[in-house]
Amino acid sequence: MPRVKKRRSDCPINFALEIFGDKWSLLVIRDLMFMGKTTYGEFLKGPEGIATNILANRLEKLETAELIVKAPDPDNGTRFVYSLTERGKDLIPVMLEIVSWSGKHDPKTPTPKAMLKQIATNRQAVISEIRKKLIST
Amino acid sequence: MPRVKKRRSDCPINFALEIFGDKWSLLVIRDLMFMGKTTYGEFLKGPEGIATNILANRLEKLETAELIVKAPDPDNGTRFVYSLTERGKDLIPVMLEIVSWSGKHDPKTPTPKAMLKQIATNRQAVISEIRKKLIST
DNA sequence: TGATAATACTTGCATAATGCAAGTATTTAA
DNA sequence: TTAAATACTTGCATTATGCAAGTATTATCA
Repeated sequence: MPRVKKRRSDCPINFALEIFGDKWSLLVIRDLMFMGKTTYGEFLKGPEGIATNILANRLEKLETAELIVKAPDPDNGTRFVYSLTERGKDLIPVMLEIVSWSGKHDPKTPTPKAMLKQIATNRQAVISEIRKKLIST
Repeated sequence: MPRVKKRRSDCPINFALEIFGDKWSLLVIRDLMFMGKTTYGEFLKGPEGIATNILANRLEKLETAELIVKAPDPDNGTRFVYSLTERGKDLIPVMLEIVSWSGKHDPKTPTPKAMLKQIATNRQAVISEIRKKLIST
């Protein structure tokens, strides 16, 4: 029996969708990328209220896709620390474009105008800045 | 009874996910944006094989979100023509970043290296070019 | 050393989303 | 007036998601 699901197509949009094309995966990426969250418990506390089984499932899928890695927390044996891989960090531009789009089209966006302007006019600097802040893995 | 689903949060990533955070919506956007497709039948023929009910549902959702508009085909009374709104076209940068990411991380990507380089080094020109080719709505 | 807490899950079951095959509605063309 | 073209809708099976409760492992504290 084939243990890996056959991909629907080789289209690059589809490739991405098969990895993070759902309502939750990018929220975990967001928490790692922008919110400084690194643990299961922290992801769980997010405002969207992800269910525990869904979170566990997404963490596993994202790890399988090598967007994140899991490691024991050296300071706390009951805990694991998740972090973005290089592949995961390479999603920074995608995430920023989404933030820009929502910033433009959601009247209730909490993103400050100044930040949106920064992203628009200083893309590379913003990307580098975010990358720099992420611990290396 | 509330007829609109309450949003999970005001986070810009979440805002976007609630609109196109599924396995199909961005494929319809892709078809409109890059493939020159405009009709139900054309979307249906895509390599991923979307089901007819799912396609109908997504077209409706995307129209409700004002990413696309539906209009009768002036040349063929049995047909409707879908097109991207300005809001939909504003997803070009998001889509291009996804194409770039997949181009870098999918060994089987069909995107030519030259195109990936164009997107990376000539972003604005590529975006303008794609926008120009899309019929106005 | 044994009990409690902290953390990260897993499980069972209900509801919702998706997938598949077939059917319907409207307009056009013969 | 029938048939074709196009865009759906419907019914039902399968899969994904949501919710509440339970388990497993390590740490802490009496």
